[in-house]
Amino acid sequence: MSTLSKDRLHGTLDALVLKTLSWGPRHGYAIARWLEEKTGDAIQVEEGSLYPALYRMEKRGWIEAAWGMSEIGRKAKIYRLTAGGRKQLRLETAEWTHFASAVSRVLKPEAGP
Amino acid sequence: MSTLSKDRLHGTLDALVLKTLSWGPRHGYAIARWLEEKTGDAIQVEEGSLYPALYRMEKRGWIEAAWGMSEIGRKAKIYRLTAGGRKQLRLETAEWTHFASAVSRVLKPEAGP
DNA sequence: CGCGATACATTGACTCTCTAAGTATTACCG
DNA sequence: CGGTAATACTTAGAGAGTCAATGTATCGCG
Repeated sequence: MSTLSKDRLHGTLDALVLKTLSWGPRHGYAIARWLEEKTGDAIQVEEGSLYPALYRMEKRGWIEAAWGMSEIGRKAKIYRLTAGGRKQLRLETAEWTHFASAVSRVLKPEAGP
Repeated sequence: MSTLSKDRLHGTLDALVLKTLSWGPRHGYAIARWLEEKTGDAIQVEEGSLYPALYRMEKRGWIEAAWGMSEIGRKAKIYRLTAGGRKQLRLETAEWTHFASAVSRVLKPEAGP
């Protein structure tokens, strides 16, 4: 109920996850931790966003899952990038860059009308 | 029904509109045109997103509206930024910058794990 | 040993903002 | 005239987040 400006992840999470997986397979929990650590919590990944995101990306064929073990020996679902996922990552990265630079251009302090 | 290139505006539109209005009052239609022109269509503002956005920002006190005339003499609803809107703009700009730089850091080509 | 904490996954209810697409009005132009 | 552009509004709908609860398994500790 507080529209805290949090929805920022919208439309970006997929690319972030794909990129994380591009360094090698990982389980969901680890993906979230890695993103948070890597960005000093600038990006917070709720589990309620992450897991649904993983499902839909799996359904779209961008990633594949298999049960396995986490580093510390617990049951975990390990995801890895597919070729399609790699392609999607390139696409979304390009789109993000394009879009973000447009937004920055508009928002930057000077930028007369 | 189609993962077209995207919901990317999500969570960003408000800041873009506020910034546009920071150059002086404008009517909705003009805000949309200006953003599109300024960004070479990298940012496309659907009217179905824009007008609701204007309403909610007015309700939140970030902008104020008054009926007036467009430059070419047509009836138009002219919006202008309030003090609260200016503050919100600063806030959202800061948040965007912070978030965008985190995303870029993750997405950039090298960026080892 | 028993229990709380941590790692990990799943799910549901809810909300918000966006897209798509259609309607309405008025002015100008050929 | 009639069409097109400028301007505003609306509704229907989906997608993707958030929050928060739930379920296990394992581990470490008092």
